[in-house]
Amino acid sequence: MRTALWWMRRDLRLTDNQALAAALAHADRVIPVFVLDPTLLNSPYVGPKRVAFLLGGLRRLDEDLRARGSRLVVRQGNPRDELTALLNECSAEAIFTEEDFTPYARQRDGGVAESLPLHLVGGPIVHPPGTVLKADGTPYTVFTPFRRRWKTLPPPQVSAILPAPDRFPTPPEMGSLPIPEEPALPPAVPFPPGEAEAQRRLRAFVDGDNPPIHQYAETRDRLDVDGTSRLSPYLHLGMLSARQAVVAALDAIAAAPDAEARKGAETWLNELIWREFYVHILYHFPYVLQESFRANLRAIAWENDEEAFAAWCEGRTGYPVVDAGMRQLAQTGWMHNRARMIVASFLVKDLLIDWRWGERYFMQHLVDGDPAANNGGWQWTAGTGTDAAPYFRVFNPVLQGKKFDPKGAYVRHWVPELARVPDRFIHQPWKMPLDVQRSAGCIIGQNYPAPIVDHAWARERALAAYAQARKGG
DNA sequence: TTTTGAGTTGTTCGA
DNA sequence: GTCGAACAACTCAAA
Repeated sequence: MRTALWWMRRDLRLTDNQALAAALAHADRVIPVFVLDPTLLNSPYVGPKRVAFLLGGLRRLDEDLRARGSRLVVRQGNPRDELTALLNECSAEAIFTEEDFTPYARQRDGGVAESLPLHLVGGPIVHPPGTVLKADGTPYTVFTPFRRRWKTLPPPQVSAILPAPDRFPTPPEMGSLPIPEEPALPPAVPFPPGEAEAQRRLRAFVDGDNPPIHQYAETRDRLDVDGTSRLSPYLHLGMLSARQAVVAALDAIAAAPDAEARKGAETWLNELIWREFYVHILYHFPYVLQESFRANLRAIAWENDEEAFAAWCEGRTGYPVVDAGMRQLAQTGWMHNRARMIVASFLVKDLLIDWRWGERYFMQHLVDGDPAANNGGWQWTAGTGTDAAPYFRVFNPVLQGKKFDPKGAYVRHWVPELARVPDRFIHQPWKMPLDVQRSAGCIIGQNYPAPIVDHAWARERALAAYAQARKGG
């Protein structure tokens, strides 16, 4: 009898799991394994919301496995040691796992592969690093040509999507730690873990007569509209395969009834390709986790004011759309992408705080927190990254609010002390005359803070600081 | 090697 | 209110 370990990390699903399929093809007995890795779980870049999502995902997966005559084997510790022990316990001859391209994952897997029969199969993106390269064999650092090249590669086919196996041949015999209890969470976290929920969300987003993906090009930017798929946490932990998401996007493009629908589906596919782009960037330029991608912007004279940072974290900057975004993040573990750009621009440009502070805070709170995508997004906003925002692009939080939350519904929801502020003041409540403040039940400086910085002044300060850094660098 | 066109997501100013 | 131009200079990708 041949035995194989199926080692999961960021692929908590049975559907379209290439590592699982390879293990089942190889062996008569497949042991599903998850190793709780203290290095990851205790990292300052991980917080309780994402941990809870992970543990809940393990619980769902264990249920799904038990329904198929197997179960999850959980261990805790250094993966190499735990896998070595497991391999001996069940005399397995191979370990199948999905590849992961972060610097830590590569180092970890390299160490495992030195002494154990590790097989890397499939991965968290459709086209892995090394397969999307310029003619001279070097990686792209600009998105648009990357995307063009990406699209010339053979697209995944519906027929390639692997169904979840019906049965596991033989259950594991060895012991397992219990799955730890999830940390307590704010009641508003809207992400039930598990692949069933991921599949439901994908279908709700792309199926039916007039699915959200058809309007995505327009609605994705609206803070006050549920226009996005909200699939990012599921993609991050592989409760949904990237391949299945891309197939769904390509299907939606092919079947689009009109130009708007096609544009919506194209736009969503683009977002998936962005996700792949940043995985490639982190793979080829791992130093971006520590440093600016661009060497000429490493010398910005950050203010790094601790109090201003705390105000930003807690959503009390006095700029409603910024505070709404930060409170949405703290309460739900997710933030609308438009809001992510607005709050990031505010931290980096208005407060002149090092983008790495914001990057870390996001990682601590985001259920979808992904090192590659999060770092890419922050470096883009800071203007320090590949294909970054031009230096002069400083978001104006008032204009962004008016444009993407015209009636202030998003702000009112997340910043309830502003609920009764009239529409025309909702994004600049400090301009309310005192009698309007009284009738709105919102006295500025008392019920809601005055702006902690003047935007016009801060914009000039940021432009000057960037110009200085470029000159010095 | 040289040249050329282009580069996610914006704001401000002046007409 | 709307519109177009300016905002630097640079780097990248490909012909």
